[in-house]
Parts: sequence; structure tokens; C-alpha cells
Amino acid sequence: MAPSSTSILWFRRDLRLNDHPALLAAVARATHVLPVFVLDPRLLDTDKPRSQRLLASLAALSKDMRGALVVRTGDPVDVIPRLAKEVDAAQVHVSRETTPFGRRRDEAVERALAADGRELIATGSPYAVGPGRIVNGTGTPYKVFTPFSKAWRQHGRPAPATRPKRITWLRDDVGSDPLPDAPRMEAGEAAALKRWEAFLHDGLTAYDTERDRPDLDTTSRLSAPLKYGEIHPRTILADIAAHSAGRSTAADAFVTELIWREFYADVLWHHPDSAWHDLRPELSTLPYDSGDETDRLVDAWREGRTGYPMVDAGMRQLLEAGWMHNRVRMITASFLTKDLHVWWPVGARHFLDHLVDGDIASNNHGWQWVAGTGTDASPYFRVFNPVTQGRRFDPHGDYVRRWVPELRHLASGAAHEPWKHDNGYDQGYPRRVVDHDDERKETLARYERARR
DNA sequence: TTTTGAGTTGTTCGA
DNA sequence: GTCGAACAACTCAAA
Repeated sequence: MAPSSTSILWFRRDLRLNDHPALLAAVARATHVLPVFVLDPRLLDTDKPRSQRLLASLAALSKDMRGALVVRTGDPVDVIPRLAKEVDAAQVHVSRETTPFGRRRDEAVERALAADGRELIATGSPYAVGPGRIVNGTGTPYKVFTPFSKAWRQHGRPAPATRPKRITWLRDDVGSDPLPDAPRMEAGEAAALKRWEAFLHDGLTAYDTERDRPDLDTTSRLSAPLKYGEIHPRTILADIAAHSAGRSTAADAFVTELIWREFYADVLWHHPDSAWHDLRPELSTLPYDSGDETDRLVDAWREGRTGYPMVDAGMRQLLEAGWMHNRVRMITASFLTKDLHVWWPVGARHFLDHLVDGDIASNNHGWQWVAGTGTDASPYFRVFNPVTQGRRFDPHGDYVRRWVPELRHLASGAAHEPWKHDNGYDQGYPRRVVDHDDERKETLARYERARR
């Protein structure tokens, strides 16, 4: 190592300093580390909750490294090689990116760096087991979740990476763009670890039985921290294994949810086109609705005025809070695809536009699962009934009353069926835009025709 | 190669 | 109100 040398640590979906293998690699190879984040105008739309959440996380990260974070704006294929030349860094360290966009981008950056005699070195990924690692007996990727999850549980994974004892951030006069102002919201590594600690000790034991209840605060709320890498799943899994609750079925249910995240990343890794195209083309002949009338229905869905309380509560929670409970994501997605007969990418795009945790692999494959076009897809006859789901998972109506003020005058379960009560529409709640029973039959008929 | 069992999250209908 | 069967046929994974 030269008396003084610099490596670059290019942050992306790994906005933390603990359990960060690429940071360790960067520290090991040079005396100084220049931490950088590139604001890519193609990705950063500051109107979007996801971007706001990103900026809040970046502000926290910058603070955690006492202002050493350098921010540059532009296309990384230009920005990173230029910066490497500027500080004469031989190596740029990253956590391996696994999405189609990220992979293309990183390959281009790697080529641009190589042209100047520099290296892009990927260490680790946002997943406990890197996408592509789990394969079945014949060496091909799994297409079904349960066998994947069994193989995943048997597969080894590294222990959490230790935090470097000493990091010397480069503090020369490296120009940095200002970070756009972020709203006040919970973000950053410290908040993520605190939230995880609280959930580990208080929430985990009831997770298997209570997680489906959108009226209760019984989920981990770690989707956004995981999306931005404020905490790594490896840390979570190690803590669960070390904790007495780690041997419970409740903890197991939580681990299974983490494996779903890993599974969908793996599927996207093997099938990059599946981000926006049907994974299974068998149903590509399925007729979807479009046109002005459909546009009006989609608008009603987006704005939470379909007349189905559970659907509207979820869609309004999404718009107001930038987040929706997973159970309600399934209900609203089923409604768009099977009650309104709209192509799933329309809904996937809307979710990505409004979720703070919007993740292309989990979001879009979740949509494909509901639509019946994805891996391990639900059988075609499985159509969610928004009223039944509401009564079952929001038994007292607290969730719908919270997000739909026009239903607050209806007591308990009545809030799920305003049409059954004389005063149901007194506060201006919209009438049902379609009849669920009719549309369910219509969906089954369309699948029947498509299969022939 | 063949066979066999299984496959996140549901709903409806009829007994 | 509760419970089990039906809703199809196919693909996948493993023995």
C-alpha cells in the first residue's frame, strides 16, 4: 500500500456503516476512503416518497460520517470515473447491485473505469444469500418458493461484517453538491437498528398470528430500512439466531418473509425482463380492459374511491403515508387486476410511485403473484373478496375508519358494508364502482377462455 | 427416466 | 355458524 492511497466507496442501496463488507474491503485496500453518493436524475424524482425517503437516509448517513459524504449529481458512468481520476483512486468499491437497471449501470461504470486503468470491486449485496447462489439439484434456479426456502435455510451465509476499527475518510477539497432538503422523517442506520431492536424484543413473539392485521401495529416496519440498506438482513438473521425467540414459530414466520425478499431478488436476477413483463407467458392472451371508462376506474382506485372500504383505506394510506400494510397490498392489487381487469404493471407502477419502500423485485413480483403471471402464482380462481378480507383482518373496522373519514360514523364491522346501513352514505362515501360478484365471475370466465 | 407429492396469503357452496 | 369439498390442470422438485 502506498504511504497515502485512496479508494472510493460508492454507496447505493447500502446506506449504513455497520455490517458493510464493501466498506471493509475499501478500508483494507487504501489509507483513505472517499465516500460518495451519486444523485442520478434518472432515478431521483424529488416528488416521489421514495426519493424523499432516500434523501432523509442520505442526510443521516452524512451526519454519521461527520459530513465526509461527497454528493455528485449526474450519470454515474461519467461521475464515478471522473471522481476516481480526481482523487487518483485505483479502486471503486460497491455492494453488488442485482436489479436489471443496476447491473447495466455497473457494467458500464466498470468498463469506463477499466479504460482508465481502474477497478470496480463488488463485495456483498443487499441480501443474506446473493441472488444466483441458490440452485436446485440440476443446477437451475428454483421456480417455487417453498423448495427455494428450504434450500436457502440450509445454505450457509456469512456472519455480519465487523465495523472497521478505524476509518479515515478523505477530507481533501473534494467538491460536493448540496444534498437537497429532506423532510423530517424516520431514516438512517441508527433509527433502523433501534426499530429492529424494539421489534426483536416486543413484536417478534406475536408476528406469526398478528402480522396480517392492518388495524394493529404488528409488523416490523423494516421494509424501508431494508430497501435502503440502513440495516442488512444478515444482521437481523444473526440477532434472531442469538435470541431466545429465534427458536419460535413466530420468529420463523418473520424469517420466511425475509426469504421472500431474497427469493424475488433471485427470480429477478435470473429473469431481468420479469420486472415489467409476465414471467409466465401462458396468460399473455388474457384480455385486459383499457380505454376512457377503465381510466376513470383506475383513477378511482388510485384515489381510494372505489366504494369498497378495505380497498379505499389501503389506497388512501398509500397516498397519505407512503406505505401500505402487506395484507392490504394484496387486496388492492387483486381488486385492480381481477375486479377492474387492469394489467398488473399499471398497479405496480403506481405502487412504486408512492411507496417509500418501493422495491422493484418485491413489488413487481408481488404484483405478478396476485395477477397469476408470476412464480408460484396464485391459482386463477383465487380472487380476493374485499369485504370478506376486511371483516377477517380488520374485524372492528378500525383500519378503514382511520383512513376513510366518510365511514367514521359507522360502528365496528358496519364500516365494511355501508350499503347495508340506512346511514351508510350520509358522509359522502362513494358507491361501489363495480359489483364484486359480477367481476369475479367475469375474471374466471376470461381465464377460462385464455386457457383454451 | 419415471413417478409422486406438493404448491403463501382464497372463496363459495352445500351439507 | 361450521366444515369440507370443489374450484383445473400443470409445473416443479426430488425421490
